[in-house]
Amino acid sequence: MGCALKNRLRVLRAERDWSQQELADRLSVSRQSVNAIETGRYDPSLPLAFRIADVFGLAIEQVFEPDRERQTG
Amino acid sequence: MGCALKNRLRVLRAERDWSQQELADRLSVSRQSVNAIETGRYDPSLPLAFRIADVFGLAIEQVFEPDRERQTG
DNA sequence: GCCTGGTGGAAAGCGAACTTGACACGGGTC
DNA sequence: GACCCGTGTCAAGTTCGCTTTCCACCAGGC
Repeated sequence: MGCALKNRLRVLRAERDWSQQELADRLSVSRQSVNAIETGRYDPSLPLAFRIADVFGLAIEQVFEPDRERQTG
Repeated sequence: MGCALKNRLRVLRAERDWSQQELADRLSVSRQSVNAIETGRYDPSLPLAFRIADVFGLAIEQVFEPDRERQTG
């Protein structure tokens, strides 16, 4: 697994009562991508991270945060 | 070209008088990666974007910004 | 003129991000 | 039981991030 970041996607999505499909549509990505990011299979690209922060009306740092448990340095 | 974001890497690096190699070393990536990002060949990954913001002591939004010229929205 | 060192740039390969398509599970409606 | 919705996961394919490798430019020593 290659995820270096933790994210609050699932919580933020639940707060707005959006399905994965609804969020995916707002982000212009596939539902599988949203699912994969939520379940920690990979981190989004930076452009997608900007879109994610945008649809939630937050800063990127408020959605994603470095997971120091995983950073080997 | 697929860059959806503009970045201020070159300016920020110049302000600190760092070479591409110096910055690459601080980021734990190759010098070519720094060069490619600076010259707009691609956007960094989100984890790398966090590191970049960190070494400059800035928020991601202060280093990268959506390039609305390219976003067909 | 020639070699060396330090900077910036570009092509090829590998793995990760993202896509479409399919299948499985649980809950609600009929 | 059959159908729809939301979710989780796998397979296969394409594009992009990053590394490795190689090239060009400029300055200094001999």
